[in-house]
Amino acid sequence: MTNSRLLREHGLRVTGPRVAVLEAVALLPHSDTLGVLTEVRRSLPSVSVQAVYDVLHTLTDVGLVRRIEPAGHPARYECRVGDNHHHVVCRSCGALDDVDCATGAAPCSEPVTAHGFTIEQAEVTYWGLCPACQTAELSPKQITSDRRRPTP
Amino acid sequence: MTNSRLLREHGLRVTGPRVAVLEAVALLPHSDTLGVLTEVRRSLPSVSVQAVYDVLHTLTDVGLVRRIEPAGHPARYECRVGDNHHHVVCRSCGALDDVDCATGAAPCSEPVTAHGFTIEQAEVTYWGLCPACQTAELSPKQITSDRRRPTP
DNA sequence: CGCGGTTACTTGAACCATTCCAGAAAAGGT
DNA sequence: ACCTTTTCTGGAATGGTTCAAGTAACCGCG
Repeated sequence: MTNSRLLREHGLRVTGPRVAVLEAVALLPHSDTLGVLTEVRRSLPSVSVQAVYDVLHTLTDVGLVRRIEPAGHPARYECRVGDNHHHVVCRSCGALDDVDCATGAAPCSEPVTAHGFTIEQAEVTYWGLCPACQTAELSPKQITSDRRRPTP
Repeated sequence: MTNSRLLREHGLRVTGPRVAVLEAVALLPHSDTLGVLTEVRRSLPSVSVQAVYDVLHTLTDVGLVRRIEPAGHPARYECRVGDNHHHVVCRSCGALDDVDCATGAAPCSEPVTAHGFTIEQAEVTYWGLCPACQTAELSPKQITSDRRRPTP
């Protein structure tokens, strides 16, 4: 298994939960902790919630997975690391997808100093509407998973 | 008071807590809800926590204040709205400051579509170290408010 | 091939920012 | 000044995440 090698190369012990979490994040990109937990339990039914939290934290620390924390939503994880890509978040349903930097290779992550801060990385989050919620906004009759009040 | 006019112009009733919250956010930019609450109670000691949450929510909805939600930190508020500026967050202490877009006027908010999403706005967050934490990292002896374990 | 030390996982509980709820108070148009 | 609507208060609950203590597992070493 190549995931075992990945773990070892990053100085981590190879354990069942870690391998399973890596597989789950690869299989379901942009899923949250509960989603990872559910997927992990298909192969390891006895893993605890905290194990998944801990593993995801560890994998994030060593750079094997990347944590995405959109405002107002629980944290999500992806295994596409190393490249400088960003994310679109649907402001209605929270759906998330990858976006390559619009203005070229990596202008957004250009190191700039401001107010004495040393800047290590730039994170760009686009907010908008996913295809499904666009059609839902056009026909506001059927309100499915909308948390705003209907127009009177 | 010009804040009363601001509220009315945005279709909101003028109330003590609302005016006080507006003043507090103007006085202490980038402060979190508890900070706003503390400042508000200097003039209105009886305001409830929920009133401040509700007022900040309302003011954010009408665009009088802007909510900033850095990953891993409670929400913060500022009254600098309408211009397209971004933020630096210290990854060590969470200090926050304004940053004008590095690559020009508004290239980061250029409308782009990706995966069928309609993009309404772009949010750029720079992560780095504030001046205080830079010196703290250089002399790791004195660990003050660091949540990471000290090197063994 | 098995021992030992270190590291990870389990269980259970606590945390904190935020939200929900119902009732009391206040704002402002008529 | 009244009355309706909106907002504020007080108390409780929520949900994602983290803390703490004990048990189990990994893996280098002999």
